[in-house]
Amino acid sequence: MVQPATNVALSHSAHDHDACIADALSRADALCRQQGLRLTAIRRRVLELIWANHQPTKAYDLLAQINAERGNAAPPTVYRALDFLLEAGLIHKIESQNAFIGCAVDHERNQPKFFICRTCGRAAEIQSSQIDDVIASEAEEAGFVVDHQTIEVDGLCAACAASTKS
Amino acid sequence: MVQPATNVALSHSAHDHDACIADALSRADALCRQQGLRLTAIRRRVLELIWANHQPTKAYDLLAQINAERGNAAPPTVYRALDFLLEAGLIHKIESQNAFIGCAVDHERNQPKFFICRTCGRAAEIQSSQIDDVIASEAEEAGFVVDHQTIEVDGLCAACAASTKS
DNA sequence: CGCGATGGCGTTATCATATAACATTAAGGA
DNA sequence: TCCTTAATGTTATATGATAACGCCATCGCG
Repeated sequence: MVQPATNVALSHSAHDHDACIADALSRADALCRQQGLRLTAIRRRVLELIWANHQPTKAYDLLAQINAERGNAAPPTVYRALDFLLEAGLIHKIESQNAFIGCAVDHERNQPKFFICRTCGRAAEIQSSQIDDVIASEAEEAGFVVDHQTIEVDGLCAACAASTKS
Repeated sequence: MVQPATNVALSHSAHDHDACIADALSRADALCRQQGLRLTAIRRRVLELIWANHQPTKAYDLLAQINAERGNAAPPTVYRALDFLLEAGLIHKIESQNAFIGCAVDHERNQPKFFICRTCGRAAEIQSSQIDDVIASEAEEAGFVVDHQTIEVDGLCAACAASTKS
């Protein structure tokens, strides 16, 4: 399930992809410096690959990409990096796909949530706190203490819906 | 990861567990009859085991339970039954656990959503349409066409929160 | 500066989750 | 009855994740 290399080129809204990756990395550098975390070479490279793929990316695809450049990584290498990045809040796991994606959002008052397009495969992280509010009030009512949320909405993104419609 | 046999006994709110299973099965029978679906012996047994376990249940645990009684099932046997039951809407998959749980709810106007207790392991399916409404309006705004939702809220259920508090 | 503790990584093995592919059997309609 | 189709059996394998152990780099401390 390696993503075709052309996916980046298929980007719906043209954006400066290199800059977007660089930006994510510099945010990661800053966050780790600030928190006393060590963004080692492998961790940084895994994060970079995730951003470069621009889609939810599977652990074994990352492993293959790492091995293409260094040739000697085993699954724990990648999973440990992923665990670190998850812990640091730099990436999220898309549970419905067993895949990982860079975090694009500030989560001080929001839990991660995604709109995932079944056609182009992109996962857009959305920031609405409305959803969190409603869940919080439902939970309150049930006496349930919320710890973590998994919210993944599958469907068709605007661009893909438009090009399907014709 | 086989669940201990005592879990059923640990049920928070005492309820007639046998009746609850029987009820689920008769609803399944009715639905399949009505829709022209075949609830075969294996499919029915898998559904029954899922209800009997009373918690999100893993495919390989079901396989072990099946094999304990018939001794000759391989993974596809269970996965095919699960696929059928998912398709029919008789069970849901808890993505964050790779586990399956009986559907307790009418989904005409709701997508499945769960409160999952990290202490007792129970997953309560909740029926609020508020959450769906908010997601629908967020999606609308983004031009995203919703197909399916995965909503899993982890935390502490009321009973476990109470007994932890002390 | 050197030393020791800790955390990160390499390596091997294995467990856990899920599906492909093809053979066989059972159910239901013509 | 026979034929078609759907369901199941069976074998093999793909895919996702972790356990366990040893080595080595980094960093705080004397």
